[in-house]
Amino acid sequence: MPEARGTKVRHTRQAAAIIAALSRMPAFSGAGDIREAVRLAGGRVGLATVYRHLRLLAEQGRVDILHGPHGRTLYRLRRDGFSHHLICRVCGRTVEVGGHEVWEWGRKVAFAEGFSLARVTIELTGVCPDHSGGVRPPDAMK
Amino acid sequence: MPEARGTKVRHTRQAAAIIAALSRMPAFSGAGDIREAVRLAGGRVGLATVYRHLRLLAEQGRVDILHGPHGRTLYRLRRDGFSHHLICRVCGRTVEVGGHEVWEWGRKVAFAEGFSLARVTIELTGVCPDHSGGVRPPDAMK
DNA sequence: TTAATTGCAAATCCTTTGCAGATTC
DNA sequence: GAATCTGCAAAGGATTTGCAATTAA
Repeated sequence: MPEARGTKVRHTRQAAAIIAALSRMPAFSGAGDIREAVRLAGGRVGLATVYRHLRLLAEQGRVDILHGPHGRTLYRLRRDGFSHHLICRVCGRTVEVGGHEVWEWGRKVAFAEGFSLARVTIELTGVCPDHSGGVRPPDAMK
Repeated sequence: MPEARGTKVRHTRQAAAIIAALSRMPAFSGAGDIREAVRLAGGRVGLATVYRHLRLLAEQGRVDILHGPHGRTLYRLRRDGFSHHLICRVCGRTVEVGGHEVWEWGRKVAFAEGFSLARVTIELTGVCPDHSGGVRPPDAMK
């Protein structure tokens, strides 16, 4: 298993397929979806293998992780720069937004508490234009 | 069960105990911890009941939810104002930080995409002063 | 009384692990 | 050939649900 590092890393068909699938998926996706993407591309991978590689990629900082509702963990290949996301609570549509200013803010705040800053995770939840006509959650305008 | 609204709401010992426990817990806590807090206070609640009330409170906007690692969902009574948290990745210590500036930033960004903004969730992950001498994660200084 | 709420246990879902067999170097 | 992967199935852990018993109003 691609777990403990400090050992040789082999180049396997599965690892390549998983990374290829990730590179074709612009949004954060769950392990099951990634496995499905590999299948659609004509490949085959066990779910356990998908998880093992995702964990490895995360440890290497090659993918970003997002904890979603219902205990789901979502993954996406890491991109350059800072980017956070704006999620529509009605349809789930996700839009990437920049975050330089927030990173600066975060660093200032962390330093004020004596912390070093490693990562900033932001989720902006709202309602997208396509659904703002529908039912609005109680705190939408708060 | 306190599920479907549109029916009478009863004032039960369990509901009161859960809210009382939450009010004594300053940090985000999991359902199990909340149940334990009720026990320590001399009460008794089934885990399912804790979950049912937490969901209800969340729907009413009376508690804030945070999705943690390992599929855990954490809850905390909603507080006034904006506040986000700074978490030490070594010891888990959490410090609340203000967020007015970020809220403004978020609203600006959301509006630019045509979204209404309902909530901003921010996690600043770093290493607290008590542990900055120890092993530093690879991306800590990034 | 009677409709809402509870608690238990069973059922789900996502993720991790154990292990024998398949693979890469 | 030998150490590293894979895949399957079983294990784990969190949350939800079915349902009979309990309780507030």
